[in-house]
Amino acid sequence: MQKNSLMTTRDTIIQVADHLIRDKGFNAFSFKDISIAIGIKTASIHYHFPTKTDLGIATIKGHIERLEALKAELENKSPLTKLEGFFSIYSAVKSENKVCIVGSLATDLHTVEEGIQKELKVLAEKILEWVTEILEEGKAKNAFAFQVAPRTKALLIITNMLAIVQLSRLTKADDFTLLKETIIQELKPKTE
Amino acid sequence: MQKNSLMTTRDTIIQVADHLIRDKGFNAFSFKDISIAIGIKTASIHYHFPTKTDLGIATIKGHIERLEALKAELENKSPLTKLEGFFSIYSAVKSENKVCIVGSLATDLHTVEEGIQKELKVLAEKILEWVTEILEEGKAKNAFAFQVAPRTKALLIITNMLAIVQLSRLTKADDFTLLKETIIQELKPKTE
DNA sequence: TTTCACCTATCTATCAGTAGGTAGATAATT
DNA sequence: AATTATCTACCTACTGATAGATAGGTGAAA
Repeated sequence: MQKNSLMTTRDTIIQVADHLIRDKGFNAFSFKDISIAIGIKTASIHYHFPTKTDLGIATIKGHIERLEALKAELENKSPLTKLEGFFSIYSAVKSENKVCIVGSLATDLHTVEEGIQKELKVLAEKILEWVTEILEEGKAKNAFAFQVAPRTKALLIITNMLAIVQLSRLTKADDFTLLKETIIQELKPKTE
Repeated sequence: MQKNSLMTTRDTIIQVADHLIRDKGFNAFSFKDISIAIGIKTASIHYHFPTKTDLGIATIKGHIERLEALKAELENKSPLTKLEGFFSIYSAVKSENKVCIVGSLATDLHTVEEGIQKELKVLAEKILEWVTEILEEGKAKNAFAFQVAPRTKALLIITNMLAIVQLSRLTKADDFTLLKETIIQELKPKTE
């Protein structure tokens, strides 16, 4: 997590904020933390983002953009590859022992301003829509088998991912991989 | 959430702290919030709990005690009743639009002192053990049917509950009930 | 007479945010 | 081409609010 010379200061601030939010939570990080991490004064951060809320919104928008990019990149791949692509987001999160931004900000929801709440709801909805689509396609193509509605199955899988990155901070880090593989295994159609 | 005249001040402080942690997160609540809620000065809270960490630990211990009490109360009941008892914890959480204390503190984990981290790990482990036991018993008695290891299935169910109280703050509040009922339905043995 | 459960008053640290200044790059005007 | 004006991306210095925590005092109960 270092400032790439090709990145603008603005993007570097967002990147550092993102890591801090997912490591410690929105209320536990300060402009000072970012200031130290990238070597500019806290007042200069306000030049790029007038308020902490503005920075929070920009951070979530960054996640939405990356999600859309990943979705587009996997558009012509198989449902399984798409699902594995979705899981790879959480694998990256877990490898840093951080948590998902949706989970982090959902617990802080009642302490942040409306702009952040609204943007977070957009992100959550997009994740849910995408996973639902993947499952629908997978079922239609007999790549996946499950009994409940695709949106319900998507909620089950997303909640598994969202919470295991949190819970495995307390139990065992390996539990993340265990769940990820179990979910994929259970989705496979039984060949009997 | 009012001070019951039968409760000690100490217990009232813990109760208010618990609600604040699960509503806003550990770093977003202050002694001032408790002070206002129960009508004593912030300095007086320090009489009962020298530090915020002490209060956090006591709050988690309260959850452990209530978990043990619930477990004991349901000891002779059916596996399904036990599982429904476990789910009732999250139903209560969701009815207040709050989140599970484990999820709340897991996201804040890297900002709290070791004492809180340790106590939280104890709570998480006890939850996991209990749900694993319920599932094992349910499988042995043919009340539940599932393919994976009981501990793995417990992780799947706990993560569903832990995250749906967070995620349904962003999607639909009804999604909580949807998942709860789906999980119970899927556990029932197929009678074909 | 000691303990309990509070109080007032205060401390230091940190927070997000603001005012106003500046060096250097870029654009506009002469 | 030379000069002038404006913009960008920072800076120093500061504010008011709030945080957790501490010292020392008080009245009532044991």
